[in-house]
Amino acid sequence: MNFYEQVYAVILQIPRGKVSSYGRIASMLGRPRAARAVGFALNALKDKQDDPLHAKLPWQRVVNSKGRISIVNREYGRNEQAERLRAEGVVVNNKLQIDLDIYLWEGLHWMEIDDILKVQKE
DNA sequence: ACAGTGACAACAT
DNA sequence: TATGTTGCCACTG
Repeated sequence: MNFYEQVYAVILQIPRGKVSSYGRIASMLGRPRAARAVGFALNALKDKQDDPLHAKLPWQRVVNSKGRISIVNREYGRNEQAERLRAEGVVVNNKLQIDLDIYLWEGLHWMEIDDILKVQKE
């Protein structure tokens, strides 16, 4: 199981209506400085439109450390991410910013991470 | 083996 | 606020 798959496994745990950040996800996986790699993992996903994971993964729930949408316009853009979030009740203001005091997901502890990665392995 | 590439983050202007 | 700089790191060819 490579790092990307671990990233996807964590993102699948983010509850509807909550968000997390690239850096926090990296930290959960024991790599507090691998934020860029997390972004890269999501970027790689856009090349796999056919992969069922692409449809299943709530990629819209990952924003930057300031609570702002980082994605630039590509296949889908900032607006699509904002719309997807609003559709699940997250307030995104006109600056594409989200109030982390309200919507930030607490995340998982290392023991829970351990379980998730174990399940994925099977 | 190695250099290039980002949907980052923290800090300095 | 808004840019710019620097450090980062997994993956790729």
